[in-house]
Amino acid sequence: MVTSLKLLKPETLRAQVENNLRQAIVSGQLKAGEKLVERELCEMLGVSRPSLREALRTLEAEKLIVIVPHRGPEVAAISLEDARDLYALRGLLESFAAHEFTRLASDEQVKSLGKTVRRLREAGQKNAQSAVLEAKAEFYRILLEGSGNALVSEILGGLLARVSLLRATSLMLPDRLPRSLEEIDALLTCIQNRDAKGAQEISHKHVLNAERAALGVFKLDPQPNPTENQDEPRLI
Amino acid sequence: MVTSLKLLKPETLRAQVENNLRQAIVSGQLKAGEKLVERELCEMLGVSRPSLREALRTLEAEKLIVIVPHRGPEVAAISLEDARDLYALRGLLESFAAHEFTRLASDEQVKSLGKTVRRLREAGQKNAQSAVLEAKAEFYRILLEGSGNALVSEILGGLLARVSLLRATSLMLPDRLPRSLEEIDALLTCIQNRDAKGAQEISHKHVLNAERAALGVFKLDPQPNPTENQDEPRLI
DNA sequence: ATTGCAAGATTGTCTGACAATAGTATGATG
DNA sequence: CATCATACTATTGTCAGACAATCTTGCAAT
Repeated sequence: MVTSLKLLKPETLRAQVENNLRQAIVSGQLKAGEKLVERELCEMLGVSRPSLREALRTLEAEKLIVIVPHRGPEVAAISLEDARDLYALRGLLESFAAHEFTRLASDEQVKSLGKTVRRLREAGQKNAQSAVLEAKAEFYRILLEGSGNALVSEILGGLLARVSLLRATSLMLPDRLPRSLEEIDALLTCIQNRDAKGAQEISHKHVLNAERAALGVFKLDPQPNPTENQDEPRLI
Repeated sequence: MVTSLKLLKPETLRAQVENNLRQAIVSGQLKAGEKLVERELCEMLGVSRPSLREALRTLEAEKLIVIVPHRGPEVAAISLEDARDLYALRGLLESFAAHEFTRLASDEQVKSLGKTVRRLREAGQKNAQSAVLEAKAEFYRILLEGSGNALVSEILGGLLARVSLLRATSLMLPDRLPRSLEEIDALLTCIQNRDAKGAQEISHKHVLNAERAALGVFKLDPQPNPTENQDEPRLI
């Protein structure tokens, strides 16, 4: 039996570090705001400082971490304004992608999307968290792939990674899941009918609803907002 | 006379390298497709390899350079599809920014924009290349600042940097400049009338026209496209 | 002309070191 | 006791040098 991981993934070491850290961040293993110390990370990952630092620079450019000179890196935290901007842009791009997918995707791709939606629905009804996330990732993969604009995929992918930073403050989908599934169903119907405008609209609304659900948590959250002074009493 | 560059910009050394290279790329000093050799860059910039490599990783993440493992970095080149994707996204974002600016900008910001447009027009009539570029940069700065979405600014800024990679193949604006100025004038009028929808539309058309002007050059360009085999005769 | 191989060049990575800066603890003072 | 200044420590920023892995190139042989 030939099972050589290295041969299957001839990635450079630095890239592996990058992927490990990115995964750790978007999965919430490294929490937003957490301080990262180079030497600790080196030990954990078993690499030298130069390799680690290169990986950190990449993640910094992706806005997943913030590096303040002479103070070191920490996992990026998202302020309320950031989150609003993020969802506004996501709504714009995601609805564009939906529009273009409806217009351009092959029948096979549409069918494939339908299959994934079914999987998503089943996982949702069973409340299988990880299965839901997996299916949702697949859903996006197909949608973006079929939208015919690699650049939008790239940017939107980065945005979704950043959105996952919010999960640190909001566990998301408590009871929003059923409604989310309904919306995705409606979106799929539009796509199958090749109604691009409709798909765009639904997709946009979908993001707006997700935003409301995610940003609701902010009001209860004692996270200090540096740009807003704390003079006024909080509404807790 | 006190002229200490270092004190005025207490940037970290790596950041300076980053800025230098970025500037060299977007200004066309380093041409698209050009191969970059680490040791040469180190000598030119007077820094060590680790610092340089960190800077390169950042630029790679910004898609201004491409680094193939074991083959080294080179200035990114833009394919026809890339350019189309780029302009599609730029149209989407720029028109969004125009819409939001019209909706949200203060009267002062609108006035400031008007002043910059006037400067732009004068520079254009005198055919003062660098003055045009400068005024255009200022125009975008004001527009993005006033659109109230820092994230869109960030992304669109990155896109504009990438668009400048096209100037390697197209010198842009030979006779397009007058029409471009007309469009910007029309945009300004919409903004002053607080007609958000109109501003969005004009802005979108503006980008589409810019795309046509820029992509026209592609058809004459003998740049080989790796993803498209060259079997079929070219339309020269 | 094509293939195969060897030499050279370049990148990927590590180690170790040192200066500069930020954070922290200590002590002095009112 | 609280506050401020100082010294110390930890961490980052940067460098030099080294070596293995890999790519490219030129040459030789078929």
